[in-house]
Amino acid sequence: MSVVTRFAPSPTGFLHIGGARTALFSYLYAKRHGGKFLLRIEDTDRERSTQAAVDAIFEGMTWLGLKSDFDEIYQTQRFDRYKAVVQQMLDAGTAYYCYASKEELDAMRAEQMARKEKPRYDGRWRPEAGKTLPPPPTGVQPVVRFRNPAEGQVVLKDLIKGEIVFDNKELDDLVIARGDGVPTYNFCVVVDDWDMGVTHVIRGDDHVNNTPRQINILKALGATLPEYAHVSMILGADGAKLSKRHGALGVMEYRAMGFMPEAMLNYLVRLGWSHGDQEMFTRQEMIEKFDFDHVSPSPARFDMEKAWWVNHQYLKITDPAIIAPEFDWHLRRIGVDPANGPDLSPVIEQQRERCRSLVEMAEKSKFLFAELDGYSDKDAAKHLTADGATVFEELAVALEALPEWTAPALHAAVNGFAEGKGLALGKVAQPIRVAVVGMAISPPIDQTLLLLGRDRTLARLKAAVAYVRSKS
RNA sequence: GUCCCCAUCGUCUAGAGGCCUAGGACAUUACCCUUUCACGGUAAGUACCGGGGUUCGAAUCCCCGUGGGGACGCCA
Repeated sequence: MSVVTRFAPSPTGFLHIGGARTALFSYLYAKRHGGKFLLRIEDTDRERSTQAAVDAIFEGMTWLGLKSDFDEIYQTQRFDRYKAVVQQMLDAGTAYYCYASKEELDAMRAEQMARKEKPRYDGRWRPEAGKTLPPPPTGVQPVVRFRNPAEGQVVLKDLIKGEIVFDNKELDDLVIARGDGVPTYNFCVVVDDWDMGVTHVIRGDDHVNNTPRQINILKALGATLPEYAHVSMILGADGAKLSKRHGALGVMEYRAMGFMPEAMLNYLVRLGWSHGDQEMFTRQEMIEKFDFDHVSPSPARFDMEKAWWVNHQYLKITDPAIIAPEFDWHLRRIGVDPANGPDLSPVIEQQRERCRSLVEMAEKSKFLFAELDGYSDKDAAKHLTADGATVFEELAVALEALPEWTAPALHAAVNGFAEGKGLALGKVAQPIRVAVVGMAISPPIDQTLLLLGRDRTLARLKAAVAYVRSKS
């Protein structure tokens, strides 16, 4: 039997980091076993579901490269099927109508809580042998409830958490279809997973308590049970649940912050899963090595510092050609036209060791694509001095005479110039850097000038001279 | 309240009874390298929640406690 996994978000918000990790695990497990991964939109709650959220989820999944092997699936398009199954269960006696009103049920729960009991449906409309049900009230649209077994246990062999035993006594008869006929989540999930041949249900561990109910419904339908793997949640840096209030961000916001999608995946896969001491994984390695035996059952905190470190590693080891499109996106985002400067790959090559994020890289590379918008005050005060101006003027002459604009030639020119003046290289390189970059941070000076190009370099040296003169 | 889950450095984790005087990574602190910022290198400190068992031997198994989290909807 070939493996089928699924990621089934409800479209009530963006794709957050916890969801992304669950999706990743599902994806990896399917790929690891040569199976298929599907994305299903659980939109039965029409009040809260929005098209914008659906779009945001697809956007996030696409950016991360977690591609579904099937067409888009929406639960709202499967109502006929759910209704048919409800009817089937009604006919088989594994489900029944319940006419209790919401108010009635609220009162019942309040009483149970007051008695320090677990609030649960008391089965007042549940048919039993020898029990007489009250006559159905008129004008009430009944809900349909699943007739959960009253005795026995459900044993869940979770791939991550191990064996978990539930007493059927703890479970009540859950609503599978609302008064208006719309089926509920716990029911749709079961029917969908069954219909779609899902073999491994991988989801957040806030669903563990739903699992025994779903297993019972599956059994009532005569379906084969899937395997389950409940992934722990991701906590914020302070150990509190990641909520919208508390720093929960959509994956696209991580893109905006300057993360590479592969780095994001790498960080997320290591949050809860390990393969010995290995920290960095290519997508292929994740697929080859992922397993549930090494997924931790305990929750993990999201550590931004480490995420940045992983991103930095990625920027350093990944083929610049792969980074370039994402870098291009960031340059445009800060209003820089990437066409107005050198090729992106050599820029990446030179900048990546000093940039943890693509935002940083874009900011630090801006000087190569656009005119300087002034100098850093601090750096200018230190390096754009009268002495500096002399250096710029003389060096400009030397550079202008250079037969070729190459790294070795520039290196020799700058070094030779410093030596001829009897100056330490730093005394020359730093002022030049500030003159052409606008600040005292850039790749090695020869590389910086090479990337910047002859015309811009000479123009900026002259501009720096003018700047110094205008100040004195 | 009831049920369920979880528990190794500040953080992510290795660890499936002896290999553990507990390893790696992030972060931190020193030092080295260095034309800036960085990269890199070296070193240092910091952890098995507590208590009982089981065992020749426990971070690893069992029980209790404590702490954290989740679930108890005609939400998903």
